[in-house]
Amino acid sequence: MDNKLVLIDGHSILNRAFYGVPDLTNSSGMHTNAVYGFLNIMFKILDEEKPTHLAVAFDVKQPTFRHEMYEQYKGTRKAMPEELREQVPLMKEVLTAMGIKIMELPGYEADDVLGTASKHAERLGMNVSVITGDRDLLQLATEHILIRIPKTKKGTTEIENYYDKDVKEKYQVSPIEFIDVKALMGDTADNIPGVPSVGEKTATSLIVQYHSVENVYEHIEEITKKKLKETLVNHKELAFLSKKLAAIEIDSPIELDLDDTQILNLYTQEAFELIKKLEFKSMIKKFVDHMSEDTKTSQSFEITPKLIGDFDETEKVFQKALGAKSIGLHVFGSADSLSFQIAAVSIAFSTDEIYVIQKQWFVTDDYLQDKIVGLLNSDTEVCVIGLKKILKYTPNRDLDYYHVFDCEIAAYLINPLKDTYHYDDLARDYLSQSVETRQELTGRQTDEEALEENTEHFVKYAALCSIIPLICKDKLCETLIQTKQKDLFETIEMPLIYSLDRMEKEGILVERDELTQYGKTLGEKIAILEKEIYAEVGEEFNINSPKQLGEILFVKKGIKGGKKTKTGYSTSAEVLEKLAPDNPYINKILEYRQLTKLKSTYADGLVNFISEDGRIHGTFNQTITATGRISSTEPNLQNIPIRMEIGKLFRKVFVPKQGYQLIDADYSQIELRLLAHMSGDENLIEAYKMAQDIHRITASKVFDTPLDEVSDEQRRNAKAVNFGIVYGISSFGLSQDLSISRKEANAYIEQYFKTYPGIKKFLDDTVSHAKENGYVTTLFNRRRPVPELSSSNFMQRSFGERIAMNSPIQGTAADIIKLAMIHVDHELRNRNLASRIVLQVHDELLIEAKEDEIDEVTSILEDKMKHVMDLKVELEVGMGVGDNWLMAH
DNA sequence: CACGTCGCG
DNA sequence: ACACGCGCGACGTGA
Repeated sequence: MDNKLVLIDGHSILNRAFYGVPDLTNSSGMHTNAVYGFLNIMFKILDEEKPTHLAVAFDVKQPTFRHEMYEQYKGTRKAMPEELREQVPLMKEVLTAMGIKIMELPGYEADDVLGTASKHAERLGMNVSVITGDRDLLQLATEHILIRIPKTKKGTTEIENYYDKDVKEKYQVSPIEFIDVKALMGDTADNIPGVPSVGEKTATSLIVQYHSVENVYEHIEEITKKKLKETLVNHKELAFLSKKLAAIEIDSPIELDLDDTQILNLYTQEAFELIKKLEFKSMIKKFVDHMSEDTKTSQSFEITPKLIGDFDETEKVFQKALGAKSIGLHVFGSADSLSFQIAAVSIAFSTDEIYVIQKQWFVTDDYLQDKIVGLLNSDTEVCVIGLKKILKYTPNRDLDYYHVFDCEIAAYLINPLKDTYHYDDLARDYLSQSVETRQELTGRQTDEEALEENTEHFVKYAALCSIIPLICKDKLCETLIQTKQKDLFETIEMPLIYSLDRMEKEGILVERDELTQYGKTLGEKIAILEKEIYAEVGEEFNINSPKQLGEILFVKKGIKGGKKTKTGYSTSAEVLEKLAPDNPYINKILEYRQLTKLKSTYADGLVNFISEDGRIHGTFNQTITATGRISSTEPNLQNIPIRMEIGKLFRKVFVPKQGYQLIDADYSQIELRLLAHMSGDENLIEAYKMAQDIHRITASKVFDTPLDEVSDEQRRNAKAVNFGIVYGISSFGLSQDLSISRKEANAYIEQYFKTYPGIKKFLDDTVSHAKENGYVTTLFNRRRPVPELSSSNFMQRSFGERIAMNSPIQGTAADIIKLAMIHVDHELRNRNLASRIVLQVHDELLIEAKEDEIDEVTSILEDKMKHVMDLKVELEVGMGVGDNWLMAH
């Protein structure tokens, strides 16, 4: 049989997807999770089955025939949440765009349409799959009609499959008899009354014996249970009505022209545009991969970039740029800490005048670098996307913020939740234009390759990179002003780009040999542990595979206390530690974990990033985090071990160069201090004024114990509560942290709020402000939207509340250290000192300080970090000097 | 490519 | 009855 039809129960699957996929919204706030989940399920089925025909059935809004029949039983159907309702038309739009047949029949439910269509197709000799979340449809199963019920089990979708024999196996009755079981037992969700007090068990056994409702009544006298017999007799009418309700129609008058449902091209331009609008990243990729070259090209605004490389012409363009009010700029090529190579420079004056300048002949790297630096220092406003990348082409040139507008940074401030701010994102969000992405134009080619081999597309891509920032700038600027973030943009984020760039170029010196040696030592220890573990477990397996480890521990060894996680047993340290007392080798597994982590991530991992200058030049990203923090990648220098003895050693390989020392300066409890300031809570402020151990004071107040009698445990608990408050407290979270009951945790929290009533008020106010406005802000007006707050899902909403409580604090701390970094960086250079910032770790700065500058640098750090702004409590800075990072900290 | 795990603030 | 601490990035596994 060649033809295969897949039928999807539209509302049912959309509904499943809605509850199975966490709340997603695109940047314009449209809820998209159900559509996303639906498409995922659909693509999965299509991949798996490769059907020739496809259709989706929906109910029609108006009351249906079967509905009217049981009007009197209505009322149990739950109202559809608004977030889901708005996705229904969207879903249909997407399906239509993909050329997928939507079947709806006024007066009939989707069930009936599916029933009729599947039987019809079966008669024509097709195999049919019906995708639904509704078990009622099992009555349709036959040898050729497969009923498939996707289950979103903790994240992954598994599909239950039922042919007629499977129904019989699981429910003891045939699909046809399934209707009769349903009729007797009823179904509140489906408004089928059934016979009162007859449940699944009774109904099934009756039908197993008699095969149909009719036959049950023909043999009613044989029923021995008096009560049951009586009920059945009394509700005979109800039973037959229920059967009518339970039976799906298989001959509704739908016109099923199979040609309509044939799958042609799902990956249409129209669908692509929609998917882009919905911002389904993984599907955009799917589309790009599927769409053939000629259909890819979408309508975009007209540009006619000019490729030049002639020296005189190039010179003229740069001259003109220096005289222009605003230009768009982008630089292409490759750059690392050692050298750079420019392939081309793109300059936009207007949509009608864009130049792509190719490096060649007299237009050299050095020439272009000079010109770029000149522009960045000029009175011309230079609009770019991603300034820090451009600065990589200007090594050894000390630049500072002047007349530059980085659209990426602006767009990040406007909505920090997005994951990319490429030109196509900006065009879509701020110009409502759909432009071809880099992927579409040049694929995975490097700038050099694309320019060489794919010139026409490269020029277009390059032009977009300069024209889009130029024309986005006004809109972005306006939005920054509207959201009161212009100051933040100008005084913190833009200057910060230069400081981060300098820090990246500076890099940090790492002792390669030490690191390698440590890696070797770890390797030896790991090998020993590995053998010991195999011996004690009695089997060789991959200890690094949670799957295999879980299998060994919880199945083979039969240890109790397993479960958790969507894919199997949890083997997290938290779980394993609980098992350790009874199973000594568990400790070895934990140690093995720890050591392999250290070896792979830090020993082997870091060595790979050491450049020829012996230093690591990581990347500090400014547009990743939701709260305003900086993040660190390739490698991540913000998670070098410190807490555990064994890991600490890695800090020893971070060293100063000859004649220098490392100075480490970190804010002490900056978030809690900010909470004191922002909430204005008199008691917490007072506590800080005592300039004592804040956790001890809190313990003393919360547990009503004299300060010097506070026990270690009390202090520890108070500390945990302090942390918890900053994270957006929940009794559950705190109870986990302290291994106490939820009740006790709750008591702590209440006591805490009694002690610091201002904090409770502040947190409550913050959450209600967030619910009203949809976002929270920091002291510097940095903004974070919290779409989770409008979710109808309790968990999502609670998450939103914790975000609302935490983000202003974490974000303000981020603002402050960013400002401190800028000030320290400027001061060091203004005083012509040789010392430089080399790392930032959220509340900590690491400076490589020249030995004879140490005192001066220390006082600069202290001064600049403390006095970023006036707060109701002092900011305290802890400082240390040493000849490695561990000693300095 | 997603997931589990774990390193940091 | 039950979800659950906030913010990141890298690694190994396994589909």
